[in-house]
Amino acid sequence: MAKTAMRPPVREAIVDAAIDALARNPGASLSAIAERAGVGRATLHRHFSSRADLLTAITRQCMDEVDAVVDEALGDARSARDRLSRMLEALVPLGDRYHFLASEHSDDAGLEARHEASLEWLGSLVDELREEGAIATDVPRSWVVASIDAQVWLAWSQVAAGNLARSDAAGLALRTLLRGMSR
Amino acid sequence: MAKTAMRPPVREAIVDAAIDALARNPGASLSAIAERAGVGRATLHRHFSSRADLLTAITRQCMDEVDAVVDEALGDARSARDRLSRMLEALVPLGDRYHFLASEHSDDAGLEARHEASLEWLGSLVDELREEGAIATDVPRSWVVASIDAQVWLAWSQVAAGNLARSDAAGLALRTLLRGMSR
DNA sequence: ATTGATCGAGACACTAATGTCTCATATCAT
DNA sequence: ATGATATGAGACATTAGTGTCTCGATCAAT
Repeated sequence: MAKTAMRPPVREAIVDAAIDALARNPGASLSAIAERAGVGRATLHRHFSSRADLLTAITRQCMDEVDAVVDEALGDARSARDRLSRMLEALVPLGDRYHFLASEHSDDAGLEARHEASLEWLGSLVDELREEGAIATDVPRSWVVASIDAQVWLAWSQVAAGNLARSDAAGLALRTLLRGMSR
Repeated sequence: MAKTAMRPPVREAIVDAAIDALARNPGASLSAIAERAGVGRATLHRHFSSRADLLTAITRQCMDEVDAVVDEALGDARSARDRLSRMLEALVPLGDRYHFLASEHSDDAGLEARHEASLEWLGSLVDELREEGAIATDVPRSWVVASIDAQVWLAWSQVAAGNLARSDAAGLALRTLLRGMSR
């Protein structure tokens, strides 16, 4: 009972464990997820009726976290370049969650639409970067969008692998992106 | 019987189908792979006794192809920058195979060692790029190596998604890499 | 202390994937 | 034509994952 000092919200523990496990192995079993969450498999099923249910819950959770963190980071950004920078700083620590969204296509129509909207938002950010002259005009929009995706995951995974200091990751990703796409 | 004009090497068809299927979905079933190869599931098992057997065969095949293609491309390259360029040109069309190697860690000790050797070779290429002044000295070696990995897959997947012309892919990846890592 | 809610453990049935086997058929060399 | 070889179809057992259920224990609030 030493660890019941703070009531652990079981549901969140499961979601966290699932994100963690699925980021590393998309085929992770529910048993493995429950175990990682320190919870019985039955308890997992009490909170999420099926695997699909868990998946959509996770997807929604990740979207909420990403949106909240990005919105907060974008508060007082003036330039598009600034927005990219702040976005990366905010997003790289959420790399596993972000990657989950990028790799998992939900069957829920609402979440799918939300994901499309996020990609479109990213696309418009790319357009603004171009207008500012921060990136070249002859690089396809989809290439830049995909590169941002890739850099967020790359930076996070390098940190997770111990190859990169957490504090350097976002800066390195930003630098790689801006220079890589420079005119 | 109209299509039996050329004897199809069944084994290669299975390997190709498996690489194709597993690049898109690492959890693809053997049934799905056999079907994609246009082959009965029993035939697959005649050539590969188990899933693990198929996996190692595929890994070996991918390594052979990648090595052969890279060796051939590197023939008359003078600078490290030249080698990177030629390597990308050669590797991007093999993006699915290359990505398979990067994402799948074989249980076979020999293949694992071979993979490590490839990564080490890539690392030494990065060192030479630095000596030539092609890339910055303050970017971690592991970051560059991981970025090359990521760019090859990114370029291939963008081509596969129809967002990018096959002929532009390697050039775009090279440009993104060299500028992204520039001093 | 009692009540009510939540949990862990485990039994159970169901499904999909895997690996083995058999048999009829098709292909190819001779 | 004939025989050796490889294939496709499918039956079969085994296994792992999934989803449902029950039971006893735990914990919090009263």
